[in-house]
Amino acid sequence: MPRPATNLRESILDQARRLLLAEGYTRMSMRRIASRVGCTATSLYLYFKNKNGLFHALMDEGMDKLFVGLDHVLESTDTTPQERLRGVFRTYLDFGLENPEFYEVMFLLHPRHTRRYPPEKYRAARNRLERVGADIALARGDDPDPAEVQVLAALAWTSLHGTISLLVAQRVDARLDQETLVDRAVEHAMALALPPQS
Amino acid sequence: MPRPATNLRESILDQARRLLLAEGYTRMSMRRIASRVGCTATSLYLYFKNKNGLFHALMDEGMDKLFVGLDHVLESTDTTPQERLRGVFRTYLDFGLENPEFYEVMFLLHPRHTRRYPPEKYRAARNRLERVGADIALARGDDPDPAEVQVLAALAWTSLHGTISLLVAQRVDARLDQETLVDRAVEHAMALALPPQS
DNA sequence: ATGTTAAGTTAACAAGGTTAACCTTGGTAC
DNA sequence: GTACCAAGGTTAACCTTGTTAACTTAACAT
Repeated sequence: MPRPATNLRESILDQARRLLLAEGYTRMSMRRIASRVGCTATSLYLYFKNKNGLFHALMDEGMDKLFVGLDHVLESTDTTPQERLRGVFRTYLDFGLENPEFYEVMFLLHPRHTRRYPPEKYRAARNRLERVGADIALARGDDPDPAEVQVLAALAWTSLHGTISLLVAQRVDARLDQETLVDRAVEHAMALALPPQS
Repeated sequence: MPRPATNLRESILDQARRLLLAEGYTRMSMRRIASRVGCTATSLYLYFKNKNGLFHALMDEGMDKLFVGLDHVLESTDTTPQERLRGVFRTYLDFGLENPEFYEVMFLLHPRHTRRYPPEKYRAARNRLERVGADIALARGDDPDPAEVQVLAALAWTSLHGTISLLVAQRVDARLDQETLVDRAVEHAMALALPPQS
């Protein structure tokens, strides 16, 4: 039945997102998406270059969602640098834990598995990291050697990323309270923003 | 040509390992392994239950290699807790960075992708983490509340894991010096073993 | 010679991504 | 009103996966 055009693209994205979140990248197959949408697999190729293209569209969504949350904190002016840092750290952790499948494909997967996400999109991420670095420098109050600031921001990131990663991959001892670990991870990252010890 | 039995199992493991390290899990296909070994794909099933079984055999190798390195440091007696901690942290980082594909499948991948690795194997890993916790407690010198020690060890792990993970996934800004980041990651983890501030 | 079994192979299936070729409707030009 | 044409699909097919069932062949024991 040609010519329905009931915004098929959106339906595809909807069902693809559901499958991705529920069952992961490999089980999000073109045929299964199509079946749920109510069309054939080849139709997906009318709207997306291939499975990777479709996936990148979903990744854009995830990035946007994350950035909106981060920017909301970073751009608040009636806050101290410490408050902003704590806020972005927690926002980042929450995003990863609440959208594990998105997080996984955005930051966890080797570029080998899903073809490389356009580097310019990662520039936007790097930009947020620089703003985190700026707040770290503010919080520490010492001279901001740019290279050192970059390292500190990266360290904060690796710390949060590691926490999300191990929790998402279910590698961490189940007896360990997840909330405690998350709280402490924030504090451990915050330690990077402490004024350098005498 | 039946009955060669030239230790086919070892040849399979060799070629599988090469493919895994060079091209990743999905591109390590049964047929490609077989082709390099010089047999048919179905022969692999004589030695391994399926692709996942073959993969788990490789994973055992990786685990052993990592544990040998960690134990070498953990069991040294002529060292301080601080020295041992710094040693295990660096050993762990080096292992991850030198065997990225192994590390990826061992700790990075969601159990969804490769069928679950036997939990008892992870018990061995947890055991090492407990010994790290013990050294952290020693280094801090304060009363060792077991739950707190577990959290501290987990935090150290997440921190190192995050560093490896982002470097392996090539997510970190290329302009940032990798060695510096690794060194600082060790120090950041070591901060967890500092005596609690007054 | 006769089994028996270990160690392979061939052929096939289902599921995956992807492409080429084909319909089928709706609107426009004359 | 008829001819065209392109948007929006579909069908059929190809190739690569993991995996299984059925068959073959070589070596050894009796």
